[in-house]
Amino acid sequence: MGVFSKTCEYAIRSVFFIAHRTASGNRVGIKEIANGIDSPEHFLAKILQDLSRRGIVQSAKGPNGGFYIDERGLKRPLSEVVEAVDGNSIFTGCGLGLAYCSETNPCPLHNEFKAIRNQLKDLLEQTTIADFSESLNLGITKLRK
Amino acid sequence: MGVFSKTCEYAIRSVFFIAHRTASGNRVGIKEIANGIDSPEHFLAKILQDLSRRGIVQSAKGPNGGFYIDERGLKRPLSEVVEAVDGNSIFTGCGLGLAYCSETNPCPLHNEFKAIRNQLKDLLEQTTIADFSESLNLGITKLRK
DNA sequence: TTAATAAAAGACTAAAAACTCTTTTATTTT
DNA sequence: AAAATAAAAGAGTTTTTAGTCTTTTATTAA
Repeated sequence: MGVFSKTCEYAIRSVFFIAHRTASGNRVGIKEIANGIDSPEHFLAKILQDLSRRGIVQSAKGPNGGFYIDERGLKRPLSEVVEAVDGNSIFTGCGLGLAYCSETNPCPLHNEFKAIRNQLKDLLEQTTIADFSESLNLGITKLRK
Repeated sequence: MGVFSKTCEYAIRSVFFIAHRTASGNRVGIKEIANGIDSPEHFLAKILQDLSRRGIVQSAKGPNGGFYIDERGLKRPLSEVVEAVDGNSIFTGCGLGLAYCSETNPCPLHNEFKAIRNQLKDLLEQTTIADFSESLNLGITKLRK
């Protein structure tokens, strides 16, 4: 079990891939994205439909159609993708799954967990999609082997 | 979706509860544990059977039977409970679920994630079950509201 | 204006995780 | 030895997550 759901992993990977491939105004099709990030095509289609409805990615039908990300989208923090798919429990939930865990009623892991969770939150909130795709552009990071 | 599976959350909570309740050599039954940590009784029974087989908790059948944790168990780091239930992917896996992500083939989140993951690893490896149950004994932390 | 293209939508199936119920086995107390 | 107790084991069901397949709708280019 990862930190993110499989759906969210595919969402993040596809957003990076699309950003990386469509920087100069072009579009990329679902087949190419699915192949590029190693995900099931039709499952990814569902995910991108949702991200498209939420305005996180843009899409166009027909010949020369495909997915792309506009300027505003590129400036969004990665946290918005994560929240759109997995909700915000990863940023706020108790490590032991206790509904009533809080500052005044903390579980045994509360403070230690909060510190770690906040770092994840900061990372995802303070880094934009463009920031991450830059390291892909530079060839420093990869989405496949 | 939490950092741990539901099964693992119950496992951790029950281990803390048992440690807290059996410090002075006594035992605690499944009903009381399930009630004390707010988990489904029969589901928890399965989990504790497994932890018992792995030697993380001890059990005794019959009247005055129940679960307890011996001295060696109390000194175990919490990471052993987590690994027994969820495996070690939480300590080693890629944040984006990429099988081939590594130092030499990093994903866009690799370094940032590694730092956060290592903190979680350190926390779980460096704190024993006894350490955590102490804050329960002192009434500083709680497993229920 | 028709054919081709590509995403959107809908209706599924498969697998995993979470949870329940019943029976069996071991232990202790009377 | 019998009755009571409590965990172990087995065999399920339910729910959620992941993944597939088919049809529809929108767009573009010939």
